[in-house]
Amino acid sequence: MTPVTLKDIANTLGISITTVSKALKDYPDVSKKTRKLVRETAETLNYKPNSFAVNLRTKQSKTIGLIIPEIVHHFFSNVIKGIVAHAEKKGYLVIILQSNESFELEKKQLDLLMNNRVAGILISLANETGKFDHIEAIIEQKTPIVMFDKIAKIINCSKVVIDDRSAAYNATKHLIDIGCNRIAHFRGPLLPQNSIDRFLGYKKALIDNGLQYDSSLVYICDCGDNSFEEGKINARKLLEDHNDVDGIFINTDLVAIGAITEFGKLGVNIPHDIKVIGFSNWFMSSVISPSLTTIDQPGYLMGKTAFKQLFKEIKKLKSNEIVKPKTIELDTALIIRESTKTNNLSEIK
Amino acid sequence: MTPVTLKDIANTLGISITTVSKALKDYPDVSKKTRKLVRETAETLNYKPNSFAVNLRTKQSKTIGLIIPEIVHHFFSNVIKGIVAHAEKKGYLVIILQSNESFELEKKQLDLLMNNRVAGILISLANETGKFDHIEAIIEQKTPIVMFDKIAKIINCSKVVIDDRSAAYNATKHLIDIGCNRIAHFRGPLLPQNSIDRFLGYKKALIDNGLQYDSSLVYICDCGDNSFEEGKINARKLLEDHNDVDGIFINTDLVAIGAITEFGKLGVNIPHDIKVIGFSNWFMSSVISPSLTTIDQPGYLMGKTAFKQLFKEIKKLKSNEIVKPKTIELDTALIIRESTKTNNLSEIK
DNA sequence: CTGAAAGCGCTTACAG
DNA sequence: CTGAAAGCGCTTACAG
Repeated sequence: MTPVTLKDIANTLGISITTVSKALKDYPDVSKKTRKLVRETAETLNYKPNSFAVNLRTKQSKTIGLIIPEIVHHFFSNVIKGIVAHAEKKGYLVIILQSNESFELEKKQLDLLMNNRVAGILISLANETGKFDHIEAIIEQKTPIVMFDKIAKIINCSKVVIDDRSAAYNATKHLIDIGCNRIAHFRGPLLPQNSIDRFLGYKKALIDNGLQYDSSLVYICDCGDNSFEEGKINARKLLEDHNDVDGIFINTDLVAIGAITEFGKLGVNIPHDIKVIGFSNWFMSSVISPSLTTIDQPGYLMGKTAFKQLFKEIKKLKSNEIVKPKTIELDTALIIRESTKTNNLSEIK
Repeated sequence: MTPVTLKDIANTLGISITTVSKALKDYPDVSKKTRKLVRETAETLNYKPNSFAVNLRTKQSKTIGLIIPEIVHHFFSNVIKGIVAHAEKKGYLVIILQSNESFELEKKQLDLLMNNRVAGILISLANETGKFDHIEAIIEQKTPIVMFDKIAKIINCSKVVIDDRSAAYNATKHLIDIGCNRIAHFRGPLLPQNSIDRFLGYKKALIDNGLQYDSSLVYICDCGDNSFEEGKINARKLLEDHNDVDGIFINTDLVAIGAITEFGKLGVNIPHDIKVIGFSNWFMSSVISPSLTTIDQPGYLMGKTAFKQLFKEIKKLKSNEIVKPKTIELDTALIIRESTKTNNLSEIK
């Protein structure tokens, strides 16, 4: 009934616990015969090492922590999937916490993970996070941490990102190429680096291509739970404020889908009246009508890459090697769909 | 640099480790003065109990395991969110594993969780799972386990479900009520209880309402990674096999969305030619065109309820109370949208 | 090649 | 009210 321990194996074989332990770990200083015997007995008795004892003794566990702003989210759930799958391959388990875009929760959760002495941490920052002392504290305590997607530039740790600025540039450039010359932007919140970068990419594309940057064409979204609603609200506002807009670059697909839905209700024809491009390539974007042109962001790959980097750092830490933070940039792709289609070839520059 | 231990607090105060431990746990046999002193010192030194030691000593951890068929999934990701949020409130962490609908993986992962001595397990079975020895084994080892959504009837543990049969009955009945009398069904795989129940509900609704059950109108979907594609494929097959179908009840929204997409391509007008109803109420279903009538399935609530039940069982186990398995049924709701709209009032029975 | 011993950091029954 | 001691189940430096 009670779990089998090393002692049980030692007793049934009449040898010492030490030898049993060594035999199971294939120490070379145990005779082949003993090793075999121990293995077999362990098998028969269905021995499973007590991870609590192993962790206490070795001062490390094979568990990592993951803090993510939102689980019900096409991009982030793909990241989670990538992390969990690759962690499992390396024998690591993943504890998942959701910050709900809250700075306070994020801090608490980081504490929770540290108190549970995870081997490493993967994090995508909350929208609210503008101070980074809590992250610095992790680094000082020598726990490996890798940031992905929503990162803080000034923190000296490994990061897995896309080039948000140039992706946004390309998105905006696409609108310009198909003839838009009054392009609005629904941007993300003020703090996250990726919404800043996407905004800057948008702005640069306008300027580089001889269009005027007009700050009144930039609308802010929180991109929290109500992204879809925000898309609708901003779409309505935009129509009230500006009747000359012919293109919009939107910070994230869910907001874009809200906007397209609202435009549909208001009788605005997408793409004829206004061309819309989103960001992230949610599955949904390919099945709505009109389907949404967007920037594909590799969620699964980002999760996989972030875990692999963390794994390397955990191993290096164990062997006392120096860890040099690394920033890995993944590729994005422009996915052209109906929301930016143009039938009028003369419209194209 | 190294973490603060009870010993460190004891040393700085010149008292015993025993007293420190007791003081921190508010044992009544420690003087108020000592208790206060210890608390303050712990605070100052930033003491965090070593969870490995606590776990080893108390033989239990505050971590539970969750095995889910698919993370990138509107319904399941809502379940995860509900579980994680409520676990955190009770001080529990959640290890998440994804079975990918594979029986072998599910078995391995259950082992992994048991070897990590989680306090309890939440599981939704893989489509492939038809034998349940691995679940029985958990129950024999007295680890609390709660199944949700995809459950096994014959296993004697707590379950959180919806009434799939009557929900499917209602869905089919809705099609009948609006005038369909040749109704197809895209069912889920053969093994999962919920796809069996949904099929049975469909069949019963037909028979109860004087329609003939025709097995050639039932198409099977795997409902794995390619659900959307399966919807497309089966939609095409259906049109080839039967040109008289006027309604379809589809096992899950993603498949239904695939079908609607394909029908659109093939020039079949939904809802005019064929009325379609899905199951689960994915967010996507409300934004596609035509929007999809479906059965709302409360994912977040299911996660919350499953965790709460597990939590109760963990507590009971600790205090040696008897745990009586309980099946909790959550409500569903019919959400009527465009895919079953009828303009012709005379069509309604 | 084998094993006695120390120790990881806690908790708790027991003695005083 | 306080504390010495045992022990949870491992790992590993060390002795033989």
